[in-house]
Amino acid sequence: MDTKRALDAFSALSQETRLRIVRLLVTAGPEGLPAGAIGEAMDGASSSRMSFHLSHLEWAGLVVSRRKGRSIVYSAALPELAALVEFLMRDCCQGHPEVCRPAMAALSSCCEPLKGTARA
Amino acid sequence: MDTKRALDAFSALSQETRLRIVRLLVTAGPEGLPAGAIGEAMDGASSSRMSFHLSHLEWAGLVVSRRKGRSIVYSAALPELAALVEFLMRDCCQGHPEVCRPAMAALSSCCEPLKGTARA
DNA sequence: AAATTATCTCAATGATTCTTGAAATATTGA
DNA sequence: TCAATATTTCAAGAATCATTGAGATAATTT
Repeated sequence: MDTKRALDAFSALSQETRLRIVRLLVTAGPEGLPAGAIGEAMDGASSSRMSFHLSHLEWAGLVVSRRKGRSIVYSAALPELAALVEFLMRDCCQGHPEVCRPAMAALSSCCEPLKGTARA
Repeated sequence: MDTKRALDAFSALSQETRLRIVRLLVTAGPEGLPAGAIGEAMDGASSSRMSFHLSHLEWAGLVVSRRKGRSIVYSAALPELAALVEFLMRDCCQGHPEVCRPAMAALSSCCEPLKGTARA
């Protein structure tokens, strides 16, 4: 992750429809959702609007797409999101690990612990 | 964290100078840095430009400021950054915890493990 | 092959945002 | 109080971005 890619990612996430799409796909998991279903979830946004935002998200690397029949199925690019988090929070403590621990606790509540018994 | 606050935060992070400021302050730790020092680190950006971006970041909740003598010292708002990460990644797995584990590993390399022996 | 479904592309419009430079405010030291 | 330092405020101009609607492309069904 370099600064330019991070800027593209944050810019993509700074628009309401796109942020909602990413969060929808994050919860949808690896199976993803077809563009039409995503559009319906966005209060019935027009197809050109959805295409614009989905293309923008894919260009920014935050989602990936594959064709399935006549639909195009989108899913979240979790490794890219993880890299973005890491870019933003790298070296966040500088001798004060307690101050950035809440961010880690947040992810612990989402993911399983990496190993052993770690828990928020 | 609600959608509007998250949008304000991502929008603030989607500008190069502001992203660099946040990352500088994240690594600087709780002591923070005076506005002038931050400006020098930004290739000597003009004071009005620094003020614009620092105000924007503070309005977005990503940094906090305090006056110290004639300087104003800024520092990263780690709990807000943590809340942003959590908002973005909430419910990221839906039965597939392995796909979002990289994000957690990223934070583990920054923070100390929450408890015990968890490690990336 | 024609009709249908699903999505994308393009151009124009309106809205938002960043930078610059000048002037104002706040704090400190002589 | 006067001068110097540190930062903020304001207005104007340039650049970027989102939405809309019409039309194009792609895959499927009859």
